[in-house]
Amino acid sequence: MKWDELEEEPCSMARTIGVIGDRWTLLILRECFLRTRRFEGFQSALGITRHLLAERLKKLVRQGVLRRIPYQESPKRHEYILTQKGLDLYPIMMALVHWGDTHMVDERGRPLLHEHRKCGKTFDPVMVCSECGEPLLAKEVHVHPGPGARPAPERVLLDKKAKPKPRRKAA
Amino acid sequence: MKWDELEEEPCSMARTIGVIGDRWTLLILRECFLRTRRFEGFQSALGITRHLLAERLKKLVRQGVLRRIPYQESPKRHEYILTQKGLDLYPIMMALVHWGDTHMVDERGRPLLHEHRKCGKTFDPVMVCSECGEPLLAKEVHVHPGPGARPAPERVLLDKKAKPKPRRKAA
DNA sequence: ATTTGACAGTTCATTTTTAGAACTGTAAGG
DNA sequence: CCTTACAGTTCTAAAAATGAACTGTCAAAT
Repeated sequence: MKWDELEEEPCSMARTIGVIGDRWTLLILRECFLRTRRFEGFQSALGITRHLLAERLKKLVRQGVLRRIPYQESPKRHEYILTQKGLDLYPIMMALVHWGDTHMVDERGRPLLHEHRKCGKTFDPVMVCSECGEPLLAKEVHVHPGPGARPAPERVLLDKKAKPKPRRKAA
Repeated sequence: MKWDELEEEPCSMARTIGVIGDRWTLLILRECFLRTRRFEGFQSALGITRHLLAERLKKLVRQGVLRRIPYQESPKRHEYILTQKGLDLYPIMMALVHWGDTHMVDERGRPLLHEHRKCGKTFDPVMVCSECGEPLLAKEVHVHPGPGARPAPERVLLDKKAKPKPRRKAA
């Protein structure tokens, strides 16, 4: 499967993965949320090759996750700023951090703590139901096809079963 | 940067990305949450090459995200089941789906709807503060170093600024 | 007036990953 | 026996990432 096919899939998760589902893109986005805005900033913070960085930034701009805004004329220079679409990735970032905090820390403890300005406390992010406010558990959620589903409802991604797929040589 | 270096970073997000931060791993995990358990199931659902599938499953087992459990003797066959560590990835999955639902749907609407068994309603996942229950906004969260931080607190990942890094040839 | 350095990329050769397809092996079913 | 299901492994070709150097504009320092 190629990257762009992913974005065509009738599955919101596959489409999201098509946009941000690779390690460098995710790390670049982390930097964005840590207020990095410029090419050199990303490069030195991450150690990513400039080649890839340029490519990933271009893609994020194309996807509307970042906006490229001039911050000086001559030589023309730009900053990369999160759009609303980009800011909306925040729950994903927090979910990633929280899983790492829970399952990937060493004896020293968490590398970062998060403080919620509203209540002033160090917190963990919790995923709740928009309707009843209860924390979400996988077991308590049922999935069913929505208006954008494809005909066969049980298969949301590629259905390679449709292919003849001879598994031993026919000769 | 190599994959395994990522897991050593003093950053929970980097460590998480080291485990699940590639497109196929994420899609495999989606299948797990959709109750796929067997090699052929993953392969035909995703169209992933068997080679990569085998490798990714092995890695997920090694990381403790999946458990490989025999479901028949002779020939010995195994299923891949989410561990608690794996189940804890659920908020990440939901966050990915929700972003796609918000920003990547076409005119037809969402491919899937989620129903919360507890309240019986179709819902969206919302990230809230564990302390006050308010929805989290990036602007309202402040980050500061925790016990597992490295000396220089403002740089959480690789600090390539330390290198001499001559940018034009010295000759 | 020339050199140096910051910044934001681009180019290119090498290495690593991934894709695609076929092959192995066990066992059941017709 | 022959075919099929299942769970991999092996191999080659194609695609992507790495590493390092190169381009170009301009400001400040020498």
